Amino acid sequence: MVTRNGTRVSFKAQMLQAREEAIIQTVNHLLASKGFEAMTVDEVAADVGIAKASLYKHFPSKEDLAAAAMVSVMHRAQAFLDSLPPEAAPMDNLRAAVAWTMGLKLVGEMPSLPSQNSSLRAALMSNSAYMDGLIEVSDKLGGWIEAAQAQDSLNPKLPAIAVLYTLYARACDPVLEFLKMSGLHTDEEIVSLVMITCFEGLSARPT
Amino acid sequence: MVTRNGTRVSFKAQMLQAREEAIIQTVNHLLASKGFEAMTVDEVAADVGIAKASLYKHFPSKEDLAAAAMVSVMHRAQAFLDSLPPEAAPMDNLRAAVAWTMGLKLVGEMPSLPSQNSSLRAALMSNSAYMDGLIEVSDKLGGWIEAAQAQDSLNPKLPAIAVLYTLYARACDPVLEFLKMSGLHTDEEIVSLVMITCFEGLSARPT
DNA sequence: GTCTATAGGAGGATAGAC
DNA sequence: GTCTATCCTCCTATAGAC
Repeated sequence: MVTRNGTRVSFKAQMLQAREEAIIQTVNHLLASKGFEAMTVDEVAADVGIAKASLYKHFPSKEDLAAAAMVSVMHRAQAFLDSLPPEAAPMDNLRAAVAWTMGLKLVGEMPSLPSQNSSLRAALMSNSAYMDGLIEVSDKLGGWIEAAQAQDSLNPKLPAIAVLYTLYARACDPVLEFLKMSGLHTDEEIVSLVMITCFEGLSARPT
Repeated sequence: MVTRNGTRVSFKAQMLQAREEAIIQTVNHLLASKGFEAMTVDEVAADVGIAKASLYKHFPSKEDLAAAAMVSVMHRAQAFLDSLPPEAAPMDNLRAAVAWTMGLKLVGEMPSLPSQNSSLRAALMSNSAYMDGLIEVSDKLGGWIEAAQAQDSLNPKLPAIAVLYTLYARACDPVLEFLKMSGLHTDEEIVSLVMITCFEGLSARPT
């Protein structure tokens, strides 16, 4: 709807977008802390500070709510990967990607998507914004993986797809939470430990 | 209740135990395939072939049902670890433990316990059979970890607790499922790939 | 101990006023 | 677009007969 006062419309649109971003951030934290199934829409509404019915004016279902949060994180991931210097060593970029994921987990902003079959998975698979992001991220990581294997900094015997899955799996690695719960290490130490076990493995390496 | 016919009581007790084991096995598979939240008691009853109310005569709640399955798996794990030769190299025992876990996952018998807070976690924490098993397994693995580090076959710079958590995390590693879904590898190859990434890491090692 | 039938409650989604 | 109040489905758990 166009009115004579364009500013007013723009302002309203901004308010709307700001509210939706607040909703997405709340959903993001809830998804990270308790997961999709345990998160209730009542809870989201309470945390955002609006009525449940108002939520449903913005997002048609709980799945769409969660999908919006997942897309938001996916876009942040894409932005981070795009910010990495193109001339950097592919192995360094892969390490940076894992470290970024760990950082997101430590601040409670990495939504844990259910690896088991769930209504959320179906919603994500038919969400083109999410799938496009996922494919772009996978292509970028896949390129670095093959480049790193070509220059023998990444184990060339591993299928690239297995490496990719292993990297993705860091996003739902429970080791981080366990180590944080133990309270024995700083966040930096935890990231370092997970990075070492991921890239160097558990076995001792000849010095 | 003691009757004159001891055989009859024993037979009834055996039937009871057999039924409970059937229930536990069903719960085990359901926990592995869909997780605690998604599993419904109706479903369990239907798969076992008895009425839901009968289930509740055996187990007082859904949490107890799942806990019984978890205890069962824990006992199988203890039995496997006990079967390993005491004179074997500690590193070999650790590898065997991880391989055993992978095998259980591949046949769909590794229940996925929610890493997030859930009513099941509380039930398990106050289940002494489960906790005792967990502590005994952790002690055994912990001993092997320290021994392997002492003889420099396991990276001595890693805290033992971080290694232990990393091993436990293999039980809910989604890489296995992803690789299996891709259909590109046999079960043996998948186990091999996960073992390599776990113990050798992603980085290339000098030959 | 097994069944059928149902209570009880949580949670996703909607109606309708403003 | 926001609210209050409500619907409706699903699921855990139990009552009560046999």
